[in-house]
Amino acid sequence: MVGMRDVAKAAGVSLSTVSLVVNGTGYVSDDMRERVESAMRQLDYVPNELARNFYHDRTGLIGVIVPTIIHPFFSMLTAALQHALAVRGYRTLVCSQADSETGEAEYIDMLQRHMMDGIIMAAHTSHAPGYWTSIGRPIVAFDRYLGEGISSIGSDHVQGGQLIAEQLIRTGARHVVCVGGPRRQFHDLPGDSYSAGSDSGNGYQKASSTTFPTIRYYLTLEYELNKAQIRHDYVEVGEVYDLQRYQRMAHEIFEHRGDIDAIVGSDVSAAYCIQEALRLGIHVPGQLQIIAYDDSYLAEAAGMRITAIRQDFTTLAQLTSERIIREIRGGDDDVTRTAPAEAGKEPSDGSFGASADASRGAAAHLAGTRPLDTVVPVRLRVGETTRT
Amino acid sequence: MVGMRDVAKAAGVSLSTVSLVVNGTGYVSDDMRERVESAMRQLDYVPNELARNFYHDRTGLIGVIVPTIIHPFFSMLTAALQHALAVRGYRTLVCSQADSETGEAEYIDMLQRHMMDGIIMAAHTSHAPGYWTSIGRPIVAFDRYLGEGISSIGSDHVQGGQLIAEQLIRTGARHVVCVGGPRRQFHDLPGDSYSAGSDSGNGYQKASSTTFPTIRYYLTLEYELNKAQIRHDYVEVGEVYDLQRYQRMAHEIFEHRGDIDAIVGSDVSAAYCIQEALRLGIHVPGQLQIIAYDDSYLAEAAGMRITAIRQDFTTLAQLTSERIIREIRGGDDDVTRTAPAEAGKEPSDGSFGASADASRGAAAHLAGTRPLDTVVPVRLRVGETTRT
DNA sequence: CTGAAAGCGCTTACAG
DNA sequence: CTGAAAGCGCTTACAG
Repeated sequence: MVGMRDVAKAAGVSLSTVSLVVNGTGYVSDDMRERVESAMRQLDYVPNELARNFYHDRTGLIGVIVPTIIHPFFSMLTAALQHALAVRGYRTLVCSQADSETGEAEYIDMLQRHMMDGIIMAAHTSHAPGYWTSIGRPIVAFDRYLGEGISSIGSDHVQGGQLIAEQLIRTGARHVVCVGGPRRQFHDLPGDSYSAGSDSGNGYQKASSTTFPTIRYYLTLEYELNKAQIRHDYVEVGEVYDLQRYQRMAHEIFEHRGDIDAIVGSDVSAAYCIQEALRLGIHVPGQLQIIAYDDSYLAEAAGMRITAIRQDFTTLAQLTSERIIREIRGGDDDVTRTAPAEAGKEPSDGSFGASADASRGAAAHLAGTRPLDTVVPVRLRVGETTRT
Repeated sequence: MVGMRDVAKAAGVSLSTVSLVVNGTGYVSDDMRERVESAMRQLDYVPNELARNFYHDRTGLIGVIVPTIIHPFFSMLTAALQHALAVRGYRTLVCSQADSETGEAEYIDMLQRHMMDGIIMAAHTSHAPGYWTSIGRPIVAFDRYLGEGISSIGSDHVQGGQLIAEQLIRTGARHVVCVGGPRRQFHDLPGDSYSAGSDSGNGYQKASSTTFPTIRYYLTLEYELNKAQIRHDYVEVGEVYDLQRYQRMAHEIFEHRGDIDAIVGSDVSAAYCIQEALRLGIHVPGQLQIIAYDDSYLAEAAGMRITAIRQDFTTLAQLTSERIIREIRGGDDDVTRTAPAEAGKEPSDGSFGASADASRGAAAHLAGTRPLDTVVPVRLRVGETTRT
């Protein structure tokens, strides 16, 4: 391998001169530069980034932890993040939870070992918030709460819930099924406790604090449906890894709940529900409306173009990238981190492209759920699966 | 940052002893080990992988170049590769062509600069094969031919074409439309020329050699359909980046070719065609059969469960990973590379899970197309979009 | 503006 | 079995 030393020798200059030329830092006389450059060309010299990174104690790598890259929501998120990070000079390491035996711990370990500069955490975690806070290296949470001092960014789920509720109420829905993750995921984790909330009135124990902000969309939707006296059920599907379970879920919904006239769920759920409805000859949207929550490309490619809450991947990725890079640049201390929000009190700062989530957060039905630091507006994209 | 030096000092031993303990290499007395380990614990020492990698001149990173990670085929491929690489101790760098201004050159540059140990190339390239051969660092081609000395792995497209042909012929198809990439992509690139092939008999200029082995599936399918005297057309869609174009394509197919009774294309194409057929009230599979080529999860989640050629992602990823790692371990010279296949002559070696692609390659309709070094069998998974 | 020297944190022959 | 020393390829104060 040809190194700087060889170039220096060939050009008859010192190591530092070569370095200056390569990096374009400081002044080098044209003559010197010319000599060095021609030597580089002659020797086919390529700087070894590994050495440079070693010196600077950086890798230029940011890990993105997702449950699995196969799920369309996460594949779009990862793509958007990858793009936003690339624009800012960082490369993306795919960290699929499905491929780590020890769960996210493995990736945190890599972070500690300086195999990457920071981590964007977009997967579910079984660790208590205290764990994340104690890591002391750059971490940003995507759409979840990871503990004090760790920034969190995501869509405005309260707005999402409201948009869906409006659509359903306006079109006269009578019995809505919400499909989502295990409800208990939304709840308290050990080591994280704030003032306890009361019963949600739906038979679900509402947690005092949650690591999973998505719950705010269900809670909002349910709150609005209750107000409008529209019946609603919640159906759990398993983890996102197992796409086949969605299919079974769709089958069971129609088997056991013949009288429903609206389904709300992730775009994967929605796609399978459409397939099943078509199979059963149920008319969509005449007899049944379907609304997808994520709006990945799957919402477009399913049996019909699905009406969907469009999460703004571009903005989300942009804000998340900027945030993690700020943490990396800022060093390891908490200087750049957002001040931890106090329990029950909504932070009034964290608002980039922030919508009114924060102000609305005070509503009673959201009591005890934790708003994200930074929240990005969503919008309803109308497809073929809802009535006007 | 606490380093080995600190640990050594705290434990009252030398640097090398600490290194031995950390790496578990060589003999260290229990007493010493104990002292070092307790010091490590006390100081919360975490080895700096960056330094270690620097010394060993490796990154542990393998770049996977795909057009875009959003396309279900590539998201499944990437996930499978990521898994297979992780199992073997390597991490995956997403290299999305869509996010590189300079195309793959940017990633090759990173490879040269030792920012990754190797590259798996699964995207289309505009470079002549000579370019790839000259790079002199570990590269493996997925489903394309990149020039002499560069291993290529992919599915057995000849078998794929035959399976589809059999299905269509058996069920009495009369007019088949194949949807695929720009046909001219399949053809010769500058700097790569072998004995010229003749006209395919379909009005398409058949190239003497191709960088895009997928053509073998179209050629085989068309050959078989010709033999059975079944009419067939080829419809081009644009690049895979633009998923919206698939929708337009589907629309146009039905608009202009009312009498078709079978469509063959990637699962994205197939999904959109189903959507359009449902919209138009065309009965699938009664009036129209649809067969997808990739069989990503989209084939399951589309309007109907699509009959599809299942590419064996697990095996493909396994073989590709093993191959690239072998190149990396073997060093930079050609020792570990497969011998370049001579023009017109089929290699008889490269067969891991290889099917009969190679032997079939001699068939006249494939003349001039280039078989992959290693080929993995496919199978037809029957869904709801074909007749029995 | 250019060069000699020290150092990034670790590993590895090489003496003891 | 343990320690002192050199070195991986580059960068960066620091003298000239």
